[in-house]
Amino acid sequence: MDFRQLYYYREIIREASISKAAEKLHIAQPPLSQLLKRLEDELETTLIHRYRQKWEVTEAGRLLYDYASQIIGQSDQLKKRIHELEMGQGGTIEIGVSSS
Amino acid sequence: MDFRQLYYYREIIREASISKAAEKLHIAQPPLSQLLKRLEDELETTLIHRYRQKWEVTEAGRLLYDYASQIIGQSDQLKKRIHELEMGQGGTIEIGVSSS
DNA sequence: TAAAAATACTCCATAGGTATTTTAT
DNA sequence: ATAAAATACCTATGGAGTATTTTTA
Repeated sequence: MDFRQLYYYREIIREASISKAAEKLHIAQPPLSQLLKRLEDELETTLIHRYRQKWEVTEAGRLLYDYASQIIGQSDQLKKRIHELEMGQGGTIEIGVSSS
Repeated sequence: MDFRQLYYYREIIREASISKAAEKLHIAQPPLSQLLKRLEDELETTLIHRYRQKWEVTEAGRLLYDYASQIIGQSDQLKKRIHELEMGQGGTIEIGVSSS
């Protein structure tokens, strides 16, 4: 699992389509199909039902989407914070995760 | 920036040494030096002062370490949660980030 | 039957390797 | 003098491409 996968996966869910996501991401459709497949293999789960039934995101798929959004948001924030440091600005940020 | 980079970077900081980190990660030292350099290039910052002065983590370096730990922790949690789903167990988790 | 996804390849970028030099203690 | 880090170069895995064949709506 890496950022690229999360980023691409998030787009697939948002567009509810591999083809449309590929277009938005400016890559071809086949690599994106492969990425989704590899992601499912790695996580040993089904993220999206798309064979012999309606295109539907599974519970695991929804969970991954939430985490992906979270993680991508944090990495964006990190880049922003480092950039601010370079610019000589202060400012503080709290990062935290609570689980139950 | 990707998970591999964050994971390797975290080990460099923890070991306070590229060589020792490389050993722990079971990879050679040169690729790890290159990874650190690329990370600094990508983020356009210095993470560790290591030329003509004491080996010292910069403010940006510390920030990256904190985020890296955070993000790696979240991805571990994600895998755990998905695995639990597969096992048919319930359970809930809260994920959240607060910034100021 | 048209559009979306999967499969089958091809190519190239880069992660990681070895050998070596440079720097710092 | 010795250990750590940087530099140079090589190789091989996998990310992304094109062409094509299933699918399903």
